[in-house]
Amino acid sequence: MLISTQKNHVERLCEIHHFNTIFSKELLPYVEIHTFQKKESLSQEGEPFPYLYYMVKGKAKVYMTHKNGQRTLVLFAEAPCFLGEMSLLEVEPFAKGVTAMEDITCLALPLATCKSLLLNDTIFLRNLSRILAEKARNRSETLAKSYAYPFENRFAAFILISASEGVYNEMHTEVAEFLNVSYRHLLFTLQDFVVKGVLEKEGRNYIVKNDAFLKQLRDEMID
Amino acid sequence: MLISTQKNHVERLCEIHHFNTIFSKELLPYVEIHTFQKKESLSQEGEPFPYLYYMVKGKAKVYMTHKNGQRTLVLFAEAPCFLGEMSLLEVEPFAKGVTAMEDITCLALPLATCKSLLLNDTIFLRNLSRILAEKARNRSETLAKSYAYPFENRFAAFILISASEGVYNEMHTEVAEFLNVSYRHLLFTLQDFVVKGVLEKEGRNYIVKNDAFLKQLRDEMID
DNA sequence: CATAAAGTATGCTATATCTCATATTCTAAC
DNA sequence: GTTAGAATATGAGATATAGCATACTTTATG
Repeated sequence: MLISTQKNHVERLCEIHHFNTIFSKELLPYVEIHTFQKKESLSQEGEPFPYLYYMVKGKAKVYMTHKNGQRTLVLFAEAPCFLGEMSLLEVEPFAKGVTAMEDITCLALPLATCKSLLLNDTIFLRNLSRILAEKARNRSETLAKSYAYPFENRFAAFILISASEGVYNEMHTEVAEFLNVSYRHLLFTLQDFVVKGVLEKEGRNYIVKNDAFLKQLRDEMID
Repeated sequence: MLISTQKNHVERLCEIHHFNTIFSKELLPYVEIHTFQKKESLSQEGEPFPYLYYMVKGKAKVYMTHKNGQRTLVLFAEAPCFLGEMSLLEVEPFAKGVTAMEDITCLALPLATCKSLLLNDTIFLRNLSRILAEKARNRSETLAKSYAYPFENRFAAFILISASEGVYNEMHTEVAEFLNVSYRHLLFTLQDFVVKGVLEKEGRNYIVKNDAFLKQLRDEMID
């Protein structure tokens, strides 16, 4: 993890990503730039999260751990998006675990100095509301729709989103839980992809050989 | 539909439902009380919706119509909740169709006079954000979890929420679509409930005979 | 290093759910 | 009122997915 507060750097990035349409100007002086490398952790689970992040580049996995100690993949966060809104709004006191899937760049606002500014910034709050409203709408709609299709389709979509540089190597147990399918059936479908030449197994990894095939399965669902 | 702007009435209701924790005081003078009877329409689909409603009592069904003219049940709205946030935030320009399932009472803020007050009211925006955040979180979580259970469970939950005074009489075609299950399978499960004596068919209606049974099926899912 | 726990892998059976076919009401439009 | 289009109803066969058993690997832990 790398923090930059260089005025130059900060201002350029804020410009590019239209900071002023998302936050009021008063917040600009507090912005830091946090960058993370692939596989790095953005937050430790269970600990309070002292920033509001606006992720402008990259992709991350968000995890949650249950009472029994089991860890579950909760969602994929893709730029541009917020991270840490939940604890800012005090919907969830503790952070979920977040891991970078690719190199990530965030505009970071330290809550220590910005919390009350944020909670009184109508530009920000309007944006947040709009984003959350869209999320709530999309999320359940897409999820519901996707369940009308066989697992093959959902899995194809998942492989596309989680593979990086043509290589899929998620843990089967975790994915099965995330996609609400039995481990057995996931393996079965995976095998089927291999037989069809869509994926190729190489040690622990699966190489995507027929991208188009997966995309077609995904797009069938989306409308 | 009945509109009241009697100061008495408005103030009493606002007091009871903690208006001041949800909106700033400046909005108080604009509040109207709108009441609807069971089966009445709160909004015509496709038309702009000129109010923000805060529903303090009752339950409603929200519908959407697709390009092809098919109408779909989208969600159940239960007090306390907002109606019309989407068009306020301009996420969706036109209203969905909303039908009262029971008698409904709403605090209504006319957008003509209140729109910009609302969009600059940090108390309101904070609340809206929090509610939407919780919705986004819950919705997908519950939905996902529920799909891990057989249809019987989801259906039981649906019957409980949609029945009024112990009578279930939704259209099977519509429900099948809403619950993402085939019409055939829905009928099959319904029949099964009848055979088990949980429901009793009476003309077009189904009388709930064994509430506890349905509740148990529902609660199995919820955790 | 040894052992336990977790992940991977595969086969078989059971079941939830879908698809299609077909008949019978109901409802709305002319 | 007649007729077309929905909605209801039921049956039989197909398939997607779950469940269980079992074996082998990898990873963590003492």
